[in-house]
Amino acid sequence: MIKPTDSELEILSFLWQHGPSTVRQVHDFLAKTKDVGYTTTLKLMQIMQEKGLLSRTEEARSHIYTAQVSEEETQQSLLGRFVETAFRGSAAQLVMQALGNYQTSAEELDEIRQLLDNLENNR
Amino acid sequence: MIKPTDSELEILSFLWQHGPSTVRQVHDFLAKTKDVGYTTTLKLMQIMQEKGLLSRTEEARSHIYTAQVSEEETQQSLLGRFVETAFRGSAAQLVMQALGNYQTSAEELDEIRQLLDNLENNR
DNA sequence: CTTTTTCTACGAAAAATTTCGTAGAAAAAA
DNA sequence: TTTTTTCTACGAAATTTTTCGTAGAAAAAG
Repeated sequence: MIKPTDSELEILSFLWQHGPSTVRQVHDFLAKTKDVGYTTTLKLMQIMQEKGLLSRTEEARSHIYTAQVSEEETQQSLLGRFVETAFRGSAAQLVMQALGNYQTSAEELDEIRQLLDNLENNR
Repeated sequence: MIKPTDSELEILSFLWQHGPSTVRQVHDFLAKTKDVGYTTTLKLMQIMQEKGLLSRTEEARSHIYTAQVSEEETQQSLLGRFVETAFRGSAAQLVMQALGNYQTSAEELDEIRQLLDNLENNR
């Protein structure tokens, strides 16, 4: 699977969250936290389309772009690399750090606990 | 904190694991899985030194390089970005995926469970 | 209808990252 | 001692990623 660059990931992230969108919508969002020109976002999305990361409908004048890679698939792929390079392949180490340094709700903790139980049973 | 590039991270990873090393040592390791020239590794390490990611002793002819950023500090910083961009800020989501898709030993699972208990108590 | 705004396409510059060749010094091998 | 190997330094090419300006068409506003 192609590894999206950081900029591409920002765009994908928006599309996963908001569904198919125009360049304008994506750009307005990015521009809130980033000083970047409209045509830059446009170009990026065009390139992503060429790469197959996005598809688009050209029916309206404002094309509508849709993510062509799923969020989970991408997360999985990135996570794999990340665990390898940054955590020497130890997913457990990553999990510990993530839990230790982020605010996690009681519900989420329960959910994780349940997952642990399942893993232990299916061993 | 400066974000190391992927190549830089590979080098840091080696140094964290093996401690201060020469370019040769690093390169021999990288060359096992990657087709890259010696001077490329050398140059990368020189640049990393300029950036402050590595320091070096020039006493011997073969300089000895040492990581100047700690593994944990770097992991933490990378993890933060990663959670934001790839997991919409949800560390719990990341944890679930990591646990679900990696082989984790019973000991590790216990350790994680213990961490969960601590988190729940200090709420 | 005319002007202004909003789009896409596209090329190319700028910036960042990675790669390598060459030169020269030092060390090791022959 | 001569030859070969092993280093560093360094510049520059190659690649990848990001950025933007300009042109022209379509739509919206005046």
